[in-house]
Amino acid sequence: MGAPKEKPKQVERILPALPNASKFKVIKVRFAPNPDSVIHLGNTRAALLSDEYAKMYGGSFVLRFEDTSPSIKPPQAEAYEIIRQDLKWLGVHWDEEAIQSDRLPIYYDHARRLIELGGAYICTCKAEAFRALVTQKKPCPCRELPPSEQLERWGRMLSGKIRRGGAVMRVKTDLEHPNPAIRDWPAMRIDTASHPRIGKKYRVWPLYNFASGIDDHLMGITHILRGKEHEVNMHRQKYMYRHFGWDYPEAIHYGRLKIVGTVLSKSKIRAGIESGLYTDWSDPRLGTIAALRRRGFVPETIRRLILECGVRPSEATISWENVDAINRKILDPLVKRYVYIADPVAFEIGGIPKAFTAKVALHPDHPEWGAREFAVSPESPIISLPSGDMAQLKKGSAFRLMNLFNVEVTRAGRGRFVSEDVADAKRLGAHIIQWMPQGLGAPLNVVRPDATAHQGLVDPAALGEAMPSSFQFYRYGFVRVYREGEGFVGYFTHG
RNA sequence: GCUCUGGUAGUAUAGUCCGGUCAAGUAUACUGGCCUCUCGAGCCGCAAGGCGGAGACAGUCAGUGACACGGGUUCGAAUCCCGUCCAGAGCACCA
Repeated sequence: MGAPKEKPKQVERILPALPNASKFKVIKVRFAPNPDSVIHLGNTRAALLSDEYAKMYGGSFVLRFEDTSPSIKPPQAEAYEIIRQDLKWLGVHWDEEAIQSDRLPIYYDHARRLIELGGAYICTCKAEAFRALVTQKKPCPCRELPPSEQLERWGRMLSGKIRRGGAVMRVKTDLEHPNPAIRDWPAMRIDTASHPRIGKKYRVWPLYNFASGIDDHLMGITHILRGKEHEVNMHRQKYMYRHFGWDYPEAIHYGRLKIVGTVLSKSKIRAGIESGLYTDWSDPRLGTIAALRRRGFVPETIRRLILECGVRPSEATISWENVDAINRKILDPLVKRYVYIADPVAFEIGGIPKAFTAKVALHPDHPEWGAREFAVSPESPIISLPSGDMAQLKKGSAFRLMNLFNVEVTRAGRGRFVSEDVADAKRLGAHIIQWMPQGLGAPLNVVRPDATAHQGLVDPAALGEAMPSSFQFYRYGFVRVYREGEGFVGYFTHG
């Protein structure tokens, strides 16, 4: 039968149950990127895991842009929409969206309340002076001032009477806490830089722990999934929650994700783009979603990969081998196969006894997709071969032209017909090489994962497909082809 | 240096909370068998078809390969305890 064999259903990886899930009527998760650049494989983890859990529990998903630092890691105006598009492409569904730079009044309101509760104070100490005190578990003089004085200082921060760097709001914690990084952490500071969305409307901005902590409570987040670099932030925020009398959400901190030989650092990516090392965010050497998409990885591959890594707190170093294997399995049955000759060289065959036609199937498992026919005859004996294969072939050695006949090399660029039987090729230990009649191929450059490119010739029928499209080029690998201006360009996905 | 986490095959992950069913499961990688498909000398057959040779992707079956080290508790430890080593995260008026 032509019907595909009954494949065993891909066993869906089951994520471990969320802690204390039954405590909540509805599970609510969030993904909170900083729109200072696009998202990459590492960032995707929080998004995909949260999405998966939301679906698993019939819960709700909040997308929250955390853009409260106008001067350090400044938000990029275009990043918001690119992130939305990347998430959509990944199949992440969100029910609510929020942008923190729209919520400053909410943070101001909670800052004032926290001061009134005696849970926070305005500190005018120099950063170094404060650090010196706090490492000795000593309070700074500002800490003991009464709330009325604190509110007065807060007002001066907002009105501009205190200059940038002159004061900061701190949340009171246990000064005896063994980890000095947790003691009386900063929650609000003055930042007068212009914000790409709202300009200079505000001069006082919340720090991460304040904005994120307030929002998680206000939005009713039940479970937070984030990297373990946020582990101490949880401990910091818990002090604030205690002041307000709130319960802290369940938090899961997973380890960092690395991928061998690929840059997954936003700051390095940005620096590389600015210096011209990388062309843009979708440079094939990068681990951004944009780059993976351009190279021809499918969203399902990314999701399976992230799910496979789960939520372990230890660092994981993924190898491309595994990523490629997942993607190959998905792509192989779906994409057409064509002949592509990388770095072609001409080769003339003598002694061809008659006209031959080689049939090359578009997919061996789908004969109904059809086949391509290539002709070689005594009258047109010149073909194109990949130079990489040609270089291996010395005078006197034999090889087989895929689906055609066997050839012996007589001298560089020339050979002669030997036989038609594939068994001969085997007996001679001859490689089977893909080829194309000279003059048939259309030029197609394929950008490799290291950003170098192969110049080559592709079966023009491939370029007649709807673009962009993924193919498997015989003996070359999977390539995603795009229309670019008047021509086409390919990106190598994997072998 | 200080504060936290962790260490299961080359890589990733399950098992660790509640010790035995874990001489450790899964995926990937590698090796071998089978097989679809493709190309196909020859053989059998009136024919349909069958046998047979070769090889790539996928499929399938089998094999290779790991509980960081040392001690302790226990009838029994990957799982509990202690120590050592190693790795990661944090120690910003970043997120």
